[in-house]
Amino acid sequence: MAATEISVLSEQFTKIKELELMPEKGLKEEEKDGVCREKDHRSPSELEAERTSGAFQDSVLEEEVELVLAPSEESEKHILTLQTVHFTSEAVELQDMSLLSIQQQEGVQVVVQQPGPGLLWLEEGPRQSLQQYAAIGIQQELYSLQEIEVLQFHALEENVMVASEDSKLAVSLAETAGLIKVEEGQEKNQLLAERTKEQLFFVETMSGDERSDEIVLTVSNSNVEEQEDQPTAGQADAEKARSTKNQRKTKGAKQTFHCDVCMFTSSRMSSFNRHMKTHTNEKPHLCHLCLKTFRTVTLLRNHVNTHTGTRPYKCNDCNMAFVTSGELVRHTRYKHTHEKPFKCSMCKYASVEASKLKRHVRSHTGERPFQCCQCSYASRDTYKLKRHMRTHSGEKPYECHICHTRFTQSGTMKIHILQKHGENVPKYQCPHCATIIARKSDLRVHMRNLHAYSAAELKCRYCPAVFHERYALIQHQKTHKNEKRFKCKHCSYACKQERHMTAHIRTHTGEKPFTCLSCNKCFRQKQLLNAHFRKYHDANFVPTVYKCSKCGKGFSRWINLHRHSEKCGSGEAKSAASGKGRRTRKRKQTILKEATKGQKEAANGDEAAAEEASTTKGEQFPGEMFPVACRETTARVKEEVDEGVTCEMLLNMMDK
DNA sequence: GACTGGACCGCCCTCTGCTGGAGATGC
DNA sequence: AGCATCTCCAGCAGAGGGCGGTCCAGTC
Repeated sequence: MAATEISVLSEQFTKIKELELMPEKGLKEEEKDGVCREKDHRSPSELEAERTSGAFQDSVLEEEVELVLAPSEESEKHILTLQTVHFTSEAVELQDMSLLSIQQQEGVQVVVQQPGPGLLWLEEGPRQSLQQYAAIGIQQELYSLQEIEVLQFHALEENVMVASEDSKLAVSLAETAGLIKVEEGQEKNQLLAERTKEQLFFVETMSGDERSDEIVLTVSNSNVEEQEDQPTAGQADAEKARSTKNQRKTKGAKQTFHCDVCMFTSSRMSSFNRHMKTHTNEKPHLCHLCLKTFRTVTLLRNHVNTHTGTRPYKCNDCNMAFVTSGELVRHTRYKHTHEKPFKCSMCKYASVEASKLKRHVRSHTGERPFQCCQCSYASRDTYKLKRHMRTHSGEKPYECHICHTRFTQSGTMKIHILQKHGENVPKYQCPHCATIIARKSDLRVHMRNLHAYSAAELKCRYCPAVFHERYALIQHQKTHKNEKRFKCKHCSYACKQERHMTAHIRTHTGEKPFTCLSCNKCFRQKQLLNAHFRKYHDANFVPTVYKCSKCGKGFSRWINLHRHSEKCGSGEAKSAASGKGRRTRKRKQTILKEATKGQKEAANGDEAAAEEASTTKGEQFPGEMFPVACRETTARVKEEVDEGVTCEMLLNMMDK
């Protein structure tokens, strides 16, 4: 019989990387020792991406592997057909499973390194009994059943001498209830294979009906506490593994040692024995500084070096030094050679470390394995979950050393210090306008709000112009700001507001739509009617009187008192006129507006309105109380106001 | 047994970008 | 005065780089 040479499952990236560099090897290796092998030579990143993107899943689900075994010594022909079937995720929690292998111990050895057409090993072993085993060792990383959910295959043999009489192998990993079910018509029909701690499954073949061509594989749990014929995990497994039963000699001269706990094999006894120690808890080497124990002296020495700060591996290109050579190699790749062996098959990303590629691939697949226990958030790596948890705890570990404001993230604090306490604070100038914004992200918002193309037409409020950019619309509308858009058809009067024009038109039409209900007197504007009503018909109305401190004369309006005081020499209201206080200014503005309003009416020829307006605040003043100079001033005021001159400016004019 | 290097997990950091509240400003 | 809009700002998440440390298998 051919020598056993089963690919070790754990040699993942190393081997695959080599293959990746040698694509010419092809998928199908030449048969060795009478064994036909097919390997998938895709790189790990390709495998990862393919499985997670669904393409791999498709291939798994659609393809049926049919392998024709190379003739053995007896020139027998074996055909194995693999089929895949969906497992419901709740049925079998196999999210972490990545590597599937089946080892049928007695009859045919099958190692499926990946559920697909490319990775199948068949190997004939010594026939011992009808009871046959297959083990499905499922390891992490390559086979996420969260998405793929594969597991059914039928192994068909034709004329398999070693496996019994012309039998067919059928392995059915049924999807129901998280169990893997044996095919019908068997003496035993075990429902086993729940997920184990080691994620290891045994598939036990049972002899089928003698008349049947099928040999049925029962998949059972490797959690041997549930298996009478299997020792418990850990120490017991190791003891079993050490048994000579596991150190079988194949037909060739070469001896291969198989671990029954995992898929490890080695041609060297020393390696095998060392490996078996990994299945025990034996850690005889104690660190006297922290009492931590290690399996080997090398591990202990590296650990002690972390205590002592001893870093024997120094970088030739910089002054960094490391405890282990592996760290130095990684550092060199990161900092100096920039070699990135782990390439994403879905984008241009490449990384120095496999774990980084694995993390990156999640950004394609959307996988979020780290679930927050307090909300629905789930992250793609542990750090983000940890950072997220601060939103629940309220923790703010970062403090500004200047103002002691605390922040949840260091980056936020950094921006804060830069913007609040920095000297040469960077600003971001909008490329489309003069706006300068403190933060780049806010500039982006600005661009989006003001400069983004709008498919819908943005219409000007004042004219028919339309725009597709908000900023252009705003700029355009500003051109209308001081525009006297409303022009009188009967005279040269123009104004900015429609309501002003409406009132003005009445000076031409003579219309007076506001009638006093008490005396039937009519007015062109509502406010004139209101003033009239207050003055003549409201008993509670108390007019404000501005009295001259020198002569005692009263005025209904401050502005009139002001003018009077200039003649009288009392200086009344002068201080107020020149006052800078906010309330004083506001009062002056109010008064001035009233005066302006009344004088506007006068300028428009409405003497009645002017009279009303001029007397709203106090005792009645005859029209002649407005001196010519004042009339001229008010006429000028009217024009100035329409021209946008501020009340402050008008007050200054009045003061002069 | 020692050395070596790959694999893996974990931690921390930076950069980036989006979001929504607050206050300022304009209409 | 009220509303709409804009900028400032902190909060928060996505993505990725780099290193510390441990474990393990191949090799000498």
